[in-house]
Amino acid sequence: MEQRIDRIKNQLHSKSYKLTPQREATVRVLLENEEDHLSAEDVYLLVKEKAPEIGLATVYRTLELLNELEIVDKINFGDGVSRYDLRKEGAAHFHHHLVCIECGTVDEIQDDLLGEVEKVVEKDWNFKIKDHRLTFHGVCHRCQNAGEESEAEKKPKKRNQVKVR
Amino acid sequence: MEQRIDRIKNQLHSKSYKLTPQREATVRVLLENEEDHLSAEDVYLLVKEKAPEIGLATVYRTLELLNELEIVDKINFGDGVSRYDLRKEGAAHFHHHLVCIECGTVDEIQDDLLGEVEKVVEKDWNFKIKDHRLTFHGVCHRCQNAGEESEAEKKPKKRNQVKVR
DNA sequence: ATTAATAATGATAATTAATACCACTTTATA
DNA sequence: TATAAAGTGGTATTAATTATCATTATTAAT
Ligand SMILES: [Zn+2]
Ligand SMILES: [Zn+2]
Ligand SMILES: [Zn+2]
Ligand SMILES: [Zn+2]
Repeated sequence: MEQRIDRIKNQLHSKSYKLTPQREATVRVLLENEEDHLSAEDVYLLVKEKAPEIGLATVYRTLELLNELEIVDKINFGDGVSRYDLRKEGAAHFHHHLVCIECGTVDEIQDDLLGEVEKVVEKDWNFKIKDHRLTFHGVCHRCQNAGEESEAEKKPKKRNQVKVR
Repeated sequence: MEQRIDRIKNQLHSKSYKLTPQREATVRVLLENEEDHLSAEDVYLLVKEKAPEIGLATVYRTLELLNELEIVDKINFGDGVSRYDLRKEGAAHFHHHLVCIECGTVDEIQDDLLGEVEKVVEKDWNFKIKDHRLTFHGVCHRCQNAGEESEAEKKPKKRNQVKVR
């Protein structure tokens, strides 16, 4: 945690930005809720618990800054608000999302599923890919198993529960 | 065009909705701009040219209705507005998008690039996929070739220019 | 055909996420 | 210290979307 903050501080410094107390508090909230997909408002409320004097505008500015520095990714799941997702350190690509249309849960897929697809896009469309967004909407394993809790083989191989809102 | 409208009319009727003049005018605008990615405001302005009495609320309601009936897909490219994309008739999946970070153009990929990926997601994550969104952000073929217009091999195999905004 | 119930519309108010603005404070530089 | 630059907080503003409501059009019943 502290090392992670130090590295983020260095990333800011390398671009001549400072890790002010407000920015550090915001980063800490993001780190402490790494599995979530928080809106700016969500972040604001959480940061206020520790740094009550912080302003909403500062939170927006900080999130925008972290996005520019590629420390967070901004993503929109179609519910009208932008959400901020800490980019995993060392991840070569932005992870993917599974949004459950029944319970609203968002699970993450860290695996690189798009390697082959990206080759095709770069070659056939002559498009130089810088980033991507891949989201599946459907029914999560929990909602499929509503009622029949047992059956071990229906459990997913990997999971990582996350809530939208 | 007329046949397409008839089929949409039938889709509405099958769910007990009527194809009112306002709804028809809205659908016509979508059909006439099938390659574009119009916002509700964009649609409103275009519909007004033919049906000046239409209200913005009606356009929003119609787009929402068409979305429910899966005649249009709502998509957000991260610029703060929802855009409405006519679903291609007979298409098994929602098409994909290439958003150019230099010129803002949005190209479409109609090919099914996610067949294998979806198999993996359904199996390994036990997630029942109903829909997907795949968008690549990067530099389009036009912006890459800025200056060196010739070189035929740099042209993409398929293209389908579309403008955001 | 007349009437009653229902559906749809248009104008506008309300909501809400995000940004703009500006006076004030903190930090860096000369 | 003086001066400039960067950052902040409160609030006003913007802009997309939704809610409200009186009016109009359509359908069903009598
Ligand atoms: Zn995520
Ligand atoms: Zn679920
Ligand atoms: Zn499209
Ligand atoms: Zn371009």
